[in-house]
Amino acid sequence: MNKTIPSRKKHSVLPAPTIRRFPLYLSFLKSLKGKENVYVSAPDIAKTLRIDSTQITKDFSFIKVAGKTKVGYEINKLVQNIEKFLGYRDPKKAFIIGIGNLGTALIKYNQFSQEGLEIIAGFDIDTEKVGTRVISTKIYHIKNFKKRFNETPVEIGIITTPSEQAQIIADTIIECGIKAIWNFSASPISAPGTVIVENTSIDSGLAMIKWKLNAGRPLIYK
Amino acid sequence: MNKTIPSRKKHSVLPAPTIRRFPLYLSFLKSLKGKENVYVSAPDIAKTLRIDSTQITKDFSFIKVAGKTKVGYEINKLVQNIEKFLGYRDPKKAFIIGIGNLGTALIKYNQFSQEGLEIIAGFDIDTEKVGTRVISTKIYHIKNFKKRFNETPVEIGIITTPSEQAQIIADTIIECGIKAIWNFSASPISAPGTVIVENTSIDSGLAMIKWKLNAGRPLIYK
DNA sequence: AATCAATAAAGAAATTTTTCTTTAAAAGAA
DNA sequence: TTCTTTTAAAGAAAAATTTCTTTATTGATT
Ligand SMILES: NC(=O)c1ccc[n+]([C@@H]2O[C@H](COP(=O)([O-])OP(=O)(O)OC[C@H]3O[C@@H](n4cnc5c(N)ncnc54)[C@H](O)[C@@H]3O)[C@@H](O)[C@H]2O)c1
Ligand SMILES: NC(=O)c1ccc[n+]([C@@H]2O[C@H](COP(=O)([O-])OP(=O)(O)OC[C@H]3O[C@@H](n4cnc5c(N)ncnc54)[C@H](O)[C@@H]3O)[C@@H](O)[C@H]2O)c1
Repeated sequence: MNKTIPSRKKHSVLPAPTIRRFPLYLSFLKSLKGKENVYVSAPDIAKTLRIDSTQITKDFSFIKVAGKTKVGYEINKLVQNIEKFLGYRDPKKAFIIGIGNLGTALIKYNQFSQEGLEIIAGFDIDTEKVGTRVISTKIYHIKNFKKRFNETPVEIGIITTPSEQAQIIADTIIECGIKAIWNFSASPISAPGTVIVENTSIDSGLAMIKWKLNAGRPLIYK
Repeated sequence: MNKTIPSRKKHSVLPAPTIRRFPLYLSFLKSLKGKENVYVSAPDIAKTLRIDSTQITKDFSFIKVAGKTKVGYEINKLVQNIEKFLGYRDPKKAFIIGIGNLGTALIKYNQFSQEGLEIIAGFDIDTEKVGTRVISTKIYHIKNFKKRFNETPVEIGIITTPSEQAQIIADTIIECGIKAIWNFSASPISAPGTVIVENTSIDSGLAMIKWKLNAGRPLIYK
């Protein structure tokens, strides 16, 4: 007896895959700008994006945008709703730690500001980098993270240090009170349940490609 | 009548999420190097990676590596097997198109060579970039792609151009005979079923973080 | 006006993936 | 030795996600 109650706390009503698809829809919808069409149908989107059309209508239904039978969805309204959902007009501030190849690329990526992400400072351990700027973003020494954080609290910490440092950095910034961590290192980091963690593993993408390339010619293990 | 046969062609015996987890395991296992332990148990890995331990044993069973009851898995053997599975000793050549912020970062990423990916040339439309090198990688004009490809065929094409160009580039390199496309642009690209496509959407990661940050305070749509 | 065709929407079914449960093995302790 | 505990492994169950099916609406066509 004392069986656990079968229904557990759902993290959300929205499937995570749905959330991850929204930026893709948005990108496609924006590519339709300039075209004369006012409406776009789910089957049309499905064709280019290679996503099942009923999946698309389902995803759209989550953000309460209704389509018109025989016509489709109003492009502008769809764009507006998705942007609203993704919080494009609700900017979040971020610090980025590790100003190497990837860190620099992320700071320079000019799309983030339109997506509601503001990288307001960078941190590194390399004294050659400390004091410089990437575009307009100042780079500070990692030892000054806490001080800077207290002066200007941010919600998101982006980690682009080598994998070996990622967990230590994470622990440090969690202690400072960061709310969310976007980790690009190959090592997934662990954090208390109260901290939001998103691991973006580029290497996982490579693993997938290489596996597909070799599929049909299975490797033998011994 | 004439109902479709219920069982459809399975793409593989390995779940895609499993494949994507292997690089994470590998990263964790390598962080154990230098430690005196020879074995590591699934519950131990589970603790740091926050992945269910039975999931881990299942994933490992796919690559035919057996653990020892009460002891765990031999770290070295595990590393070897995963690397073998991921084809680290089976390098694939790649061209990268779009030598901007991200393209440059990818070329400079020194881990890829150890993971069995060789980016042997870059392509751009910007004449300022054509003729330069990123580290030792030569940058050619995109119009010379076919020529270069015929001279030195590669299996993978990495797309890091702006989203608007991604599909056109994809069409071009597919026509040349590329086998797999790794697309980093925000627009998922479509390709014939014979071409392997992996869309790595960094923006999807941001969408997830921002949504989680706002969860509990649901946005109202009107 | 009647019919046809395309589509959204809702729900059912199938599939995939994760989590839970049970079993057995084996190391270490008593 | 015997008992306890930890763990892998296999299978069952549950949960999540995708795909299929049906229905109804509506614009276009005859
Ligand atoms: N560059 C890529 O394309 C790419 C691809 C896949 C994964 N990654 C991952 O992204 C991360 C960064 O890769 P990269 O190529 O930009 O590496 P990089 O070596 O170019 O940059 C790492 C930066 O972190 C800094 N750093 C090191 N320790 C630090 C610390 N304790 N505090 C603050 N800063 C510190 C270094 O000084 C350096 O500037 C790595 O974990 C890598 O695995 C990168
Ligand atoms: N930089 C990032 O951190 C980041 C983050 C998320 C997504 N992305 C995506 O990655 C892609 C690249 O981003 P970026 O910041 O490196 O952009 P970027 O503007 O720095 O680089 C794009 C490069 O592509 C080249 N290019 C344009 N059209 C071309 C064509 N037809 N043929 C060949 N080359 C062409 C440009 O000359 C430029 O060098 C974009 O699609 C972007 O959405 C980048």
